[in-house]
Amino acid sequence: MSVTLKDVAQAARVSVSTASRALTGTGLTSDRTQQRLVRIARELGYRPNPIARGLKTGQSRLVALLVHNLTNASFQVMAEVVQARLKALGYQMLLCIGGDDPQQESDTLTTLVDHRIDGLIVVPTGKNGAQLKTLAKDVPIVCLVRRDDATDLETVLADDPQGAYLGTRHLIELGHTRIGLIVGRQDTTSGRERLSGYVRALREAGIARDDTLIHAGHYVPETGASCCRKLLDLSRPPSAIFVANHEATLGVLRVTAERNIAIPDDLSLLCYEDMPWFEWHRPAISIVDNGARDLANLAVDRLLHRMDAKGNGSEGVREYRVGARLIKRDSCRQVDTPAPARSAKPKSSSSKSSAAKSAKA
Amino acid sequence: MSVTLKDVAQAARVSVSTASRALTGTGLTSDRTQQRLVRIARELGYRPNPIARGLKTGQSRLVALLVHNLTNASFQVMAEVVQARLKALGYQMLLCIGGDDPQQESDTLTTLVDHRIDGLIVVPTGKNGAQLKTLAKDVPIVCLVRRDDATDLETVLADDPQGAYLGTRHLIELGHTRIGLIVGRQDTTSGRERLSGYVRALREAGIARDDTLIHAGHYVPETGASCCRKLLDLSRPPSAIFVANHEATLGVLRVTAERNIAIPDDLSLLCYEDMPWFEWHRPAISIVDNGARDLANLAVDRLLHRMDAKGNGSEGVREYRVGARLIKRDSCRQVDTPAPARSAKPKSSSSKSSAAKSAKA
DNA sequence: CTGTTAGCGCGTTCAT
DNA sequence: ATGAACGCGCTAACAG
Repeated sequence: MSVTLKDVAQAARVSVSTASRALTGTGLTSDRTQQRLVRIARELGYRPNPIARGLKTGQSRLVALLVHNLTNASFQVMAEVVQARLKALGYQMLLCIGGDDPQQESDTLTTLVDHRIDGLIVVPTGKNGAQLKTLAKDVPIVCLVRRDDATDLETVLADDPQGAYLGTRHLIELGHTRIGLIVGRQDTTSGRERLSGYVRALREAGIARDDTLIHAGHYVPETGASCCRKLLDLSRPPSAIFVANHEATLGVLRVTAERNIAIPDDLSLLCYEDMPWFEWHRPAISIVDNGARDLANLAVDRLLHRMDAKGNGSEGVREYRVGARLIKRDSCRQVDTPAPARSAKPKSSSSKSSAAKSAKA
Repeated sequence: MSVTLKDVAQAARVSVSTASRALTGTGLTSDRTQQRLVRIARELGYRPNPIARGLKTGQSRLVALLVHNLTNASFQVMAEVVQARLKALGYQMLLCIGGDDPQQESDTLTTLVDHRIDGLIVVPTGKNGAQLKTLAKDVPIVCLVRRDDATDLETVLADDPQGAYLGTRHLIELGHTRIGLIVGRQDTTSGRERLSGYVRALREAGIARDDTLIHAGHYVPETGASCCRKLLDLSRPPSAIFVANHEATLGVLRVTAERNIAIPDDLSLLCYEDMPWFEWHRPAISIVDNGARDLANLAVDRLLHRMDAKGNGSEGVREYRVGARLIKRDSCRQVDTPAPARSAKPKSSSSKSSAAKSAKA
């Protein structure tokens, strides 16, 4: 069916071992036979069998990427980046979808090590720390986007505290003082950190934290919808909403559409993580970009590093941050600051703001 | 490091082969030892090594899915479906991204067979027919969404002729007579078929085909933008645009936004293939659904079938169609038919319906 | 029903 | 520098 090393050896009238050495380039062969074998192998269309090689070497040229889903735009670009990077190095990517479900994650992990993957980039649920820790002894692992607190694995994180801070500050600078926050579950790294960034920006601006403006929930559109409704139903609703829970964005958009709320005229909207259509949407949606591409690239870098330095356990930096950045588009507008209510906390009753036309640039 | 079959055999005081038979369940062992071995294996935490097994059996429990990208929403759901289905059967999905690039596709294909994949579902570029044909001798292959005309591989297609027909007819029924079409490359199955469906609907309605209204192009947003501009710049621009090139949709939306064209008031818009945000968009975008989920499921079914019936070459049906369906939302509106310019086939002249407010249901 | 033997394709000792 | 022999972990022939 397919030509084996033996075939090449026979054609070249050498032993399999010489053929092996010549083709793997261990340098223990004369240049002449080396080149001859390479040529013959190519002529015969020889392709080394990764299975057989793997059985011997314990490697598979397979690297796994385990993410929660493919709907999340960040995971999409990460998958594409990882696949491209790895392919260039002769690895095949094994993309797995864990659904943010601990059980599924656990199952997948065992399957993966069964297949003797050479490396793993994982967005952990956080519930399988023990298992991950064990696996890490056998195979290089890099955590991405989320940290698993039960482990001390090398981790590549977005700079969520900064991102949320930047976004919130942006809204504050536009004059908003009541800023709704819809954020992810507080048992996840990003959920907590984005909240903290939001709080910090508020505190710096001397704005009192109002917990009725803060909603945390699961990573689904429905979260966005229900939280958004709650915010809008407040006696004093926010003038801006910061949707720092990526998947909740759709729900928020639905509710604002349902209620005929004009963005940004009636409500400013800032989202976290880009989606391809955000910039084509009308109005184009301003975002805090988490740098998915950079995150993936860095994760690959770190993984390759650990795969090279095989055997090395723990040493040096174990956590990296990829900076976030604010991308202003058209979904946030300047509002009248009724009065520089900065002193202690005597907000001036924001009577009413006639019409601050959308300041587009 | 990990416990092998030998370890289990020793612990049970039997030979490796007995252990193998007992655990693989070939039934050639006494029930007693069978169960005993299963128990011992579990106690020891034995996990069979797929690499070693693969070397022997020539199988890998790996099934590849090769798509063009992950941005296309259809490919996303296909990937998720395929992964879920396969995992349930003990296979691992090897997701590969070919970028609709023949060279990349070719490279990936060879890598995949190197890894001795047990099956392949591929969205072919159409330029590697010969290679696919060769590979098909070694591994079951099912083509998805696109046909590779150079092969006679089993193929699961969307019913694009019907989908395009349904969509076009919908617009016609709403009173549109000048319907712009932005469609995919004519060297692809779907590109051609969608055009044909559009043409058929027009013909049935007795509307003359106007080639200035028809644009075909590559699967990128830019295509949508430039084609959309051309359509709008026509002396007699269309009252509706059917974007039957999925990835071009974003470009169309941008242009309409740039030009401040209200949808559906100024222009009706119908798109092909759903995206998660279409229904949250404002207005919610009507679409022709290609049934990505069904397509993927059927492809998996067919692949599994061929993987079971190993050795069987060609027999029976080789092409399947998954029906398309129209999903009406809010981006298409009824228009006044200015005058029954219908001579040829005098359908009932529905002279005018002054203001048929967007028929929302 | 079980144990022995052989070999999948390759890398890596040993010798030479 | 090269060849012979061994074994990775497992399954599938063959005997018994």
